[in-house]
Amino acid sequence: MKKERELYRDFLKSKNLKFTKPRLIIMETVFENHEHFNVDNLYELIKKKHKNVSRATIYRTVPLLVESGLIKQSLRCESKDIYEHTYGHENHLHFVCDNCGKIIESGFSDVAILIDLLAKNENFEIKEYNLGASGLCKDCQKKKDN
Amino acid sequence: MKKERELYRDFLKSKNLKFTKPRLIIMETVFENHEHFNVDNLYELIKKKHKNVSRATIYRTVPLLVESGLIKQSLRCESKDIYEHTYGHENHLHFVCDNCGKIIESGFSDVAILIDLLAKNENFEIKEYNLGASGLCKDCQKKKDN
DNA sequence: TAAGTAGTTGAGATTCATTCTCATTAAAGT
DNA sequence: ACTTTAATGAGAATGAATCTCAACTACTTA
Ligand SMILES: [Mn+2]
Ligand SMILES: [Mn+2]
Ligand SMILES: [Zn+2]
Ligand SMILES: [Zn+2]
Repeated sequence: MKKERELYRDFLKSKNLKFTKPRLIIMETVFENHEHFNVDNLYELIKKKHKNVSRATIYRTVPLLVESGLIKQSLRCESKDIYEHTYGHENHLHFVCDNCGKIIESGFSDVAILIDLLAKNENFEIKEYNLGASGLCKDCQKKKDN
Repeated sequence: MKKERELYRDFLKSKNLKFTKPRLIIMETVFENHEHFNVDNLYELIKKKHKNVSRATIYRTVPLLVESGLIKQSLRCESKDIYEHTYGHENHLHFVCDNCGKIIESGFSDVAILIDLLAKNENFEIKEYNLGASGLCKDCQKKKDN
């Protein structure tokens, strides 16, 4: 969290943006949490800490965290954008269960190598991977068998 | 288009849904078009043919086309869901340019094999792949170099 | 550390894709 | 044709995300 804070501060400075209290609260809350999250989750987590930040400010700050490279928008569930940490986290892909909504993470393994190759063929410069699949998790497969 | 129509009709029948004129117009328009599309595109294409179908009906019908396996929701651009044909089309992945919005398609190659392996490790049963990356297309890389 | 400057905040209004409601219409079977 | 049941169009409603603006605060400079 120390390092994230430095990066964030430097990022803000480089953009002539101010390191304000709400921005700090949001950033801290984001990194205290270790799950995928959406703006609403974040709002609730902040309230639970008896801090107060408006939804508007969260909506304004999350894109800054994304631009700084600390988090990324990784999924979309129930019509809401879902974010997750990127700083200090390996790339991974998501298996999302259509039935129960569970999100299973799995390492990239060699997938990235292949994708890089395909991208090179198209002269495309990849900034961010977006890999996953939907289907049925282990538990929900059983349920369907009944 | 003949085959799509059969499948669609059978699908509807299997669900005790009616094969109505609006549903036919929508399906035909979807398969006359060969680009990624959203509900608004579709609405305009239908109007251009001097047919008339309400947006509400399009919003109701697109999920039927998805459920029938003829199309899938494959991307989200400018806050809108983007669809594409699946019937008669190979799986492929999308490289989306952050700068100009261009969408480049590329064959799966062996990516699916690797992903299947990862899924098997998690006992996850894949119904649909969702693979891609964002970054800069060839042209936009040049622009940035200036 | 006071004053100046420029970016930031909260509250609520606004936008816009998508979904819903409901009275009317149309498909399919008999 | 008659009956049943689902579908349609129009417009209202929903809800995530964005915007507006007056009040506020972080940083700079003297
Ligand atoms: Mn994740
Ligand atoms: Mn495609
Ligand atoms: Zn599940
Ligand atoms: Zn481009």
